[in-house]
Amino acid sequence: MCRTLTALPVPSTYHPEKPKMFNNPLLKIYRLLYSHFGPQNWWPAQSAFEVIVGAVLTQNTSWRNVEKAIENLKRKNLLDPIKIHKAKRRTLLKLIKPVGYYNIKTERLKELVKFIVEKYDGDISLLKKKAGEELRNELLKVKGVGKETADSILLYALNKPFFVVDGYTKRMLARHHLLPEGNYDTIQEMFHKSLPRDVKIYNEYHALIVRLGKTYCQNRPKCPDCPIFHI
DNA sequence: ACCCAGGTGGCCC
DNA sequence: GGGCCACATGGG
Repeated sequence: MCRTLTALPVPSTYHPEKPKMFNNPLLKIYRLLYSHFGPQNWWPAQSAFEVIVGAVLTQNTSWRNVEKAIENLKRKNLLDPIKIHKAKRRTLLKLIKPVGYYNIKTERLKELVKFIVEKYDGDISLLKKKAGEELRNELLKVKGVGKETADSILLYALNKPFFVVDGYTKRMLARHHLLPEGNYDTIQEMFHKSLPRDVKIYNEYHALIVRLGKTYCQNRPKCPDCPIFHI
């Protein structure tokens, strides 16, 4: 396990010899996970807008169920900001039913596409041009878009370097005594300070943490066969 | 029959 | 600011 520590997508602009990069457990964990699992190829979607829709639908919901809902929307040719904006709520509700919470998620989807259509003319490429911090604040004002959903959209739909913190992340950190006091922002900051500000790395790292959480340690605080047991 | 899933907002203190 | 709660389908 974890021998190929050099064959990693760490850009040349990154200087691990900097003093603050010594004793960097988050970087170490990333290398172990990447060595163990390899690239995860996230986010599974054919367009940026599909990522955005998926980010809302997957809230506290298994990805398997989200796939069904996305497939239903595609089948009705509705995977488009303008079309969802115009669509009737009961039409959307019926199609996204497999994800659960379909009443609130219909509302959340409507709110988000309303934001995209009214502020950005329904044009995702305009979203990509916006500065990350500014856009993050705008997204957080949309009802139903919390920090994790906002960061998922920024990172996986718009390729902006914002680390996504989720339940798996907190659990992993807690089990290795790395969970800081404080909220989402504190944890995200820790990742931002420990890693190069790089979309590719944030993309892989979050996906790897989810993979780890799904694969190992579901019911045990610690398991010796976990790829990051020794850190 | 439980428990969990790629969270969030509302309410209360 | 944190602690609870509802929201709901599908799979183990």
